[in-house]
Amino acid sequence: MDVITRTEEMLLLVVCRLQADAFGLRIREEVEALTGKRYSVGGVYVPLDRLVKKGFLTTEDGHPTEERLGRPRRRYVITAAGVRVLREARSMQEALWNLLPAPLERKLGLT
Amino acid sequence: MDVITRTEEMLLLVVCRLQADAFGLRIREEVEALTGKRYSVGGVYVPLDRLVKKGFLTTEDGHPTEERLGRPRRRYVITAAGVRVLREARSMQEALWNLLPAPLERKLGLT
DNA sequence: CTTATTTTCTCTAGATCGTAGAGAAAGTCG
DNA sequence: CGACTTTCTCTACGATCTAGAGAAAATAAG
Repeated sequence: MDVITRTEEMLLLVVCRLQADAFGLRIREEVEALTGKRYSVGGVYVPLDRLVKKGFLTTEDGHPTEERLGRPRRRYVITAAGVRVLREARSMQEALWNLLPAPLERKLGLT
Repeated sequence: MDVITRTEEMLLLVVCRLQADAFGLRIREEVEALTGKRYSVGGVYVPLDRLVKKGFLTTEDGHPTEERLGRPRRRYVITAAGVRVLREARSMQEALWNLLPAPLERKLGLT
């Protein structure tokens, strides 16, 4: 049972959401919008490529037929293992928060 | 907006739950039960003490009147800042998963 | 064809966080 | 006091995150 980090979970989910648009710099925009935090270029590619190495993402080179300026894009696509680990992360998260009995949760002003 | 890591979130929640029993080795038991993973002694104390340094936890020395063998226990207690950051972590988590439109979520077999 | 321009990605060094366990510390018991 | 028990301190190493300079790969211009 190998739970991923928060960053990894976020990147996997953003890749799922963006689908055909899931390439590095677009992913960065999404992540910045989501967190309200600035991310450097490496701040996205380094963890993304780690996810590839771990088998949770794969890549496809963009078609040069796109009639677009600049270097071709590299799309990230989630794998079956990636989906599996996302499910695990989510159920882990739920188990975590279910630790707290409801009265305590209210007392702390969580919920 | 300074989001904590998964380990930090887990430790804060376990401390909340254990209340008067929230000392190092007991926390370790709880974390092992929760994750099904083995944790070394340092594997709990290092992140716990980091949380203290960040102001999300404080400590209280255990009473020696406890009539118990061995070195006194050090209790961890969550601070107001700790509760705040837990709330942030949770709402961040929800925002993350709300990225996925429901049809896509079903298609991937998440939920 | 060669050079400029645009867009995206690669690389790697430093900071932060997680993992691991040996041994010190602080009590009680004999 | 010395042995025993329980809990904590310390620190080194590996993994992950952060940051940005510059390379790469395409099209556009001369």
